[in-house]
Amino acid sequence: MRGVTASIPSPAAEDYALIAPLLLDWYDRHARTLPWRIAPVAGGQAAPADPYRIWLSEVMLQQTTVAAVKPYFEKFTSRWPDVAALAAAAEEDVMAAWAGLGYYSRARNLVACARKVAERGGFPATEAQLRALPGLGAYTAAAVAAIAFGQRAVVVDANVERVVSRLFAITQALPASRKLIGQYADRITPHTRPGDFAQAMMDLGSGICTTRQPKCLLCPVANHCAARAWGDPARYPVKLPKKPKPTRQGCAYWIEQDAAVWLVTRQGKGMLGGMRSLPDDGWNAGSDGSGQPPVSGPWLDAGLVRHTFTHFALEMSVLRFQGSGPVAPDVAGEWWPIDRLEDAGLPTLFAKAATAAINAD
DNA sequence: GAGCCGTGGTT
DNA sequence: TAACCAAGGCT
Repeated sequence: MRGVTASIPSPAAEDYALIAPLLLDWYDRHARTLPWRIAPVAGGQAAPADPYRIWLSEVMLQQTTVAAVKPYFEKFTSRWPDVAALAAAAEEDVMAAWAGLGYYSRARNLVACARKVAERGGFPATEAQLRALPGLGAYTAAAVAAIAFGQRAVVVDANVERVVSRLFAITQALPASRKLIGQYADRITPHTRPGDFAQAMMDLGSGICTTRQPKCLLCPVANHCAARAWGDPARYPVKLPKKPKPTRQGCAYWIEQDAAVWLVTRQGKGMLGGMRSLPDDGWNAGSDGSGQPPVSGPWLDAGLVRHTFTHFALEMSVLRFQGSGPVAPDVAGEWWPIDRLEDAGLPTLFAKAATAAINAD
């Protein structure tokens, strides 16, 4: 195995050490104010980072924008102020509170992680121990170790991938370039203020070194950027073309009785697992047509809901039960009062479907 | 490595 | 507006 040094070309070694001080100085002047960042205390002494809040924010921020996370972070920290409170929560309450944020395995893992952490009396302080907790992969373990515990860890998210790809003009395409990006990120990560450095890189990627039209004139490390020196920094990081998404069709069923609607809870770890939803047909119509309605009709077509998931698009017809007399759906579920439907924690797809059903004639 | 897993904002 | 993409993890 060839050494790391031999696989990394040009920029002079002394240049690596210049990046962090410039970035930290910029961060001291331009850091975003975010709910999970430490507010300076009046006495001039910074409050210690709360690992619970750092962990919670990092999990919420996985593949999710800051703007989307903020209200959820406020809701969660108000309702469950510390890890012990979250560990004691009913899982279905946490799932419902997570509704709308997406990637629901995060919420399942959040509860599992909170319970393990509460059991051992607090968060572990090393990257390796954090990495062993459910829902903490390479990125989140490194981020929590650096930000909450001041450990030197190499924090690489999509922002860092973009910044590093440009700083060193990496021509290899993602995701194969991740190994090389990690090596460069390691070289520029300082031993002092590693948490601030990680957040500085992410703030830079979010606000300056953006995917399209990067603001190089405002960048504190523009003079060290190989992509800028060569022109056209926006061509980095190089990415492989994406596969097209198929479109699936399906139905959801709105069954209403006595001002309540029949909701099911989706089982397993798959799509929307653990979340309440309307009964549906499995969205395989057009391929095997296997889904059967939970009640025999008649049904009113309440409209078509279009929703795009990560790897497919869905066109889902909403069918509203039109029969009279007592109804007994043949799928497990619960009658949910329609005037409290917001509390059910429906994922966005089914929230759309509910709106369509309620508004239908 | 590659597929699966949500959603809303931006361009 | 359609496409792209975001503080990724798990299998």
